[in-house]
Amino acid sequence: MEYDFRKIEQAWQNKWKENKTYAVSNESAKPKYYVLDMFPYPSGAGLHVGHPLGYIASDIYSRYKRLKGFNVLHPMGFDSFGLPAEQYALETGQHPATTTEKNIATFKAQLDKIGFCYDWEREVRTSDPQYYKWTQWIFLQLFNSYFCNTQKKARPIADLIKKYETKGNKNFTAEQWNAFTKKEQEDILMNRRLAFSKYGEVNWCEALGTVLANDEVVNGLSERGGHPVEKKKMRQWYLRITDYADRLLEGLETVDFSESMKEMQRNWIGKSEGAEMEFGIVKHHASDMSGDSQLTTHNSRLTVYTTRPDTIFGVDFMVLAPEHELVAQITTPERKAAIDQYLHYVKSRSERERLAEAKTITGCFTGAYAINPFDGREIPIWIAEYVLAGYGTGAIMAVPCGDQRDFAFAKHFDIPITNIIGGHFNGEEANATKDAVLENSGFLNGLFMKDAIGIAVNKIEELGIGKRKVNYRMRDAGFSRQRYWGEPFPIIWTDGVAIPLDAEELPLELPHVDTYGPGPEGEGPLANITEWVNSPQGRRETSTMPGYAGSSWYFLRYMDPNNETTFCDRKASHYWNQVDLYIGGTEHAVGHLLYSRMWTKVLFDLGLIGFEEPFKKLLNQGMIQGSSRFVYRIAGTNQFVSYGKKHEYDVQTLHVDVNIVDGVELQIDAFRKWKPEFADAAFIFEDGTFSLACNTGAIKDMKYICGVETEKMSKSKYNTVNPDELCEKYGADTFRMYEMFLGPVEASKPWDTKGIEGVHRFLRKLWRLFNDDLKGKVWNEDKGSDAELKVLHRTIKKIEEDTERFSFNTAVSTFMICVNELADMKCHKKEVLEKLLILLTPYAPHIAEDLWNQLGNEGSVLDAAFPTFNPALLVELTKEYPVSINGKLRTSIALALDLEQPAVEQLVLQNEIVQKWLEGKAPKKIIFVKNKMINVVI
RNA sequence: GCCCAUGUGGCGGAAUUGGUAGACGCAGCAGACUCAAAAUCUGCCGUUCGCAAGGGCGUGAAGGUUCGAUUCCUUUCGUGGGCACCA
Repeated sequence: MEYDFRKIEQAWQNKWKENKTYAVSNESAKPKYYVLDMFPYPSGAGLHVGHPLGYIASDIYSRYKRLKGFNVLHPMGFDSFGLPAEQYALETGQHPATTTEKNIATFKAQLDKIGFCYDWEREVRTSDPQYYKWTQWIFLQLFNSYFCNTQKKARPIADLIKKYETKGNKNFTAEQWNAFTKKEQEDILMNRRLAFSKYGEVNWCEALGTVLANDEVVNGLSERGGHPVEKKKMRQWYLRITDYADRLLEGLETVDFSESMKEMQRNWIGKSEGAEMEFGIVKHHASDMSGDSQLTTHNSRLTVYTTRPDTIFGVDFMVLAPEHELVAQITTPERKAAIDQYLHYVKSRSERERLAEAKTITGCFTGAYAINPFDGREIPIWIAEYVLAGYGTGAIMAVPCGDQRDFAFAKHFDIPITNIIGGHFNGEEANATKDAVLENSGFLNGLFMKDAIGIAVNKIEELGIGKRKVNYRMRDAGFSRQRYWGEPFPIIWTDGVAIPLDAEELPLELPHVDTYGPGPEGEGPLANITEWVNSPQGRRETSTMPGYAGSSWYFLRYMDPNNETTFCDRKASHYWNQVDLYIGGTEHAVGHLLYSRMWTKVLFDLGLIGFEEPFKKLLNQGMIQGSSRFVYRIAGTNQFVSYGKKHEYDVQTLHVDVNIVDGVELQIDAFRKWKPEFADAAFIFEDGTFSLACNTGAIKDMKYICGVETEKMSKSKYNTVNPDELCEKYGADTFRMYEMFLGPVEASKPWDTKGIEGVHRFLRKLWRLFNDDLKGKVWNEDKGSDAELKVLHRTIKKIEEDTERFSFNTAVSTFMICVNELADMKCHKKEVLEKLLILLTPYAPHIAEDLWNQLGNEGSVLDAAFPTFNPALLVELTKEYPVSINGKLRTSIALALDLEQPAVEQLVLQNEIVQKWLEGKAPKKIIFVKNKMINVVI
């Protein structure tokens, strides 16, 4: 009986479905374990071999945990709202719901072929009204909450209203509040809501007709499509994620994410601690006769933000952002023309140019001076575009000896530089050290900069000219998209006030539209449907929520997917709790992961769930790149020259389908069939021989070698490999194990189908331990020998360790070694093989189930218990040998003889170098280790 | 520029805590079986000296710590990723 993987896999996949083998219950006495994949966006292109990498890893781990006695939740769903479906609708007129439905069906069929253990009963789709009903509901929770700065948590906005009604706040009394109009009250509340609306500068992309989030903009271009992006003022919804900045940072300490992932999030949040301080401003007016200048003190004060208040005596100039409100007030008449010219120049420059020419130094002196409060020095105030209006106070104090940008600016405009760090400053470049001893620094002289920071801030606070201040780089998250295919906002605008829908009115379903094109004045397509927009209560919000809305909480819905009365029953979320293992790519490091962490914290604050970090452990799978193949066509001909000979000709390099290349050797016939234009292609082979167009035979020994390059996997580069085809050709089990065998899950690597044969051979070899191709069944019920049990238990130990540490590639190797050894020993014993099958189940579930049943077992191997490793079988003996050391007799040497490596023995010694064994067996080499351990080679 | 990874045969990679470097697989070479092919099996497979036994050198490079370093430290180079006027 041969290994007929097609039959086996089909049969078992059907059986799993019929028996609901993977159904998961919320009621179980077992401990729980929650394994989650980042759910996919169901694109029209289907899966390529890169997608399943993480899914296979999570599937292996889920099955492993189930064998280990856990009740495992391992669901799958679809992030089905999003731009591509809408772009496609725009082009073809097909409703996104239709194409999405179709794409999901394709994805599910592809996923099922690989044999994943998903409980499809728990599937979620973000575009399903029964799902987005709760996305809208959570949005309303955000809308109806504020961040309490004393308790550092979200609270119902009703609490805040009550406080205003009874106590007022620092800006108004309770009486004043109660006298405000509804609109005035709502405007004040809007400033506190966690989901709020305001006019803001947004990233407007003309080409896409929509607003993009910061992380969707790369270098001034849209991430998708690479269209130019500009600033535009619009009423937008935002999430007040900045209020959670500190807790998002603190939470990172409690989760098991990779260091680089945490670093990326910290970087994005960009917390910096420093001080805000005020400076007085003076203007000099050229006087008419004496030539002396006349001094005017200005009323306004200049507030700057700095992280280095210790460098206050090194401030040689101030820089305001060109947009800074003080610019107009402080500019002297003499400088007005120059400043206006500079402002005009800045305005003419797009975001892109500013970023592209970041190194170019520009700026303009305002004519005004700030006064250093400690030594009374007059400090010229400049404006320059390198200072950003949106960060800190939009104004900085420049310390050229300590900051490279300030240094470059000072050099460029010939501003004299004060050195406050003595020998640490070489006059050639700035030195941002904190270790220098301060000089020329008044009351800070002689102090280490590190110590001076605190002392300076204290002094500043004492004098009432500034205070400690923490700044964040992160901005509140834009939450509106001028798009159709997203969740509609459950909001109606009445007299400029946003009125939320009642929970009973949810879901607010997406209405049908005739066109997916943008609405008037930058609004989304929904604005075109007047009958929908104009409800009796007022005008509906026409923008929709961004892609990350639905994905910010989907892990909760899996726990209780069909609940119609709440987003997730408290009992279910209490049972399943945090996601124990979350697997996905690094591309969501700052977007999805930050948003879902925030939502979780809000839901926790409001008492709706019992934990505030969604993901306990995050495992980042690497990207699988494509390995492209190239052929070289001699320009103007239909002749192709092999890689080694291409330099002798003038050639065009063409991508060739990687699937018709064996390693690097082109399959000539397949190539001729690939595209009609190549049907009569002629070849010059690697050895220089030549093949005529018509000659397809007799080229056995002549090889056409292709060029190779690693690129992103994409259809247009003909380097995609379809998992369906591999499953068809080698089987899902081979495919799964090969993907794992390729290397560590976390590593990015190019796909290469070549090695898959090796894994396939291994599974066939395994099969032959049970069945002979001719004789049929060969397994027997004999007792396993010591040697065989030793092989088995070494494998148990290794597989358990490898799986626990997600080292799936070495686990596959372990299986290969085990099967090779058992085959060498001609071991066909049920006692040994049965255990091996249990170990193998997570990796190759189909063949394991089949052989398990062949051994006479009923039901699924998943319900078997993971075998226990018996250490006694590995360590054969522990004895004490007397040993002669430097001629003297020593005893008490414990010898742990590990039969895995009979040539090597590890010893634990008490003293110096061992020379000889007393019992005549002289070791070849003895390596002594500090009173501890040595290696002995016999 | 800053931050984080990472560098091992022809290739993917292993070496888990500082202890036989190159497991396992691919490719390659030689052989067995076969009329032949496929399948399967056996041996070789970092480099160098040697008939061999055996030795020298080898984990990007240079130093250091250690009895011992792919592993730890310093410097440096290459590759990949993230951030990029954030004061």
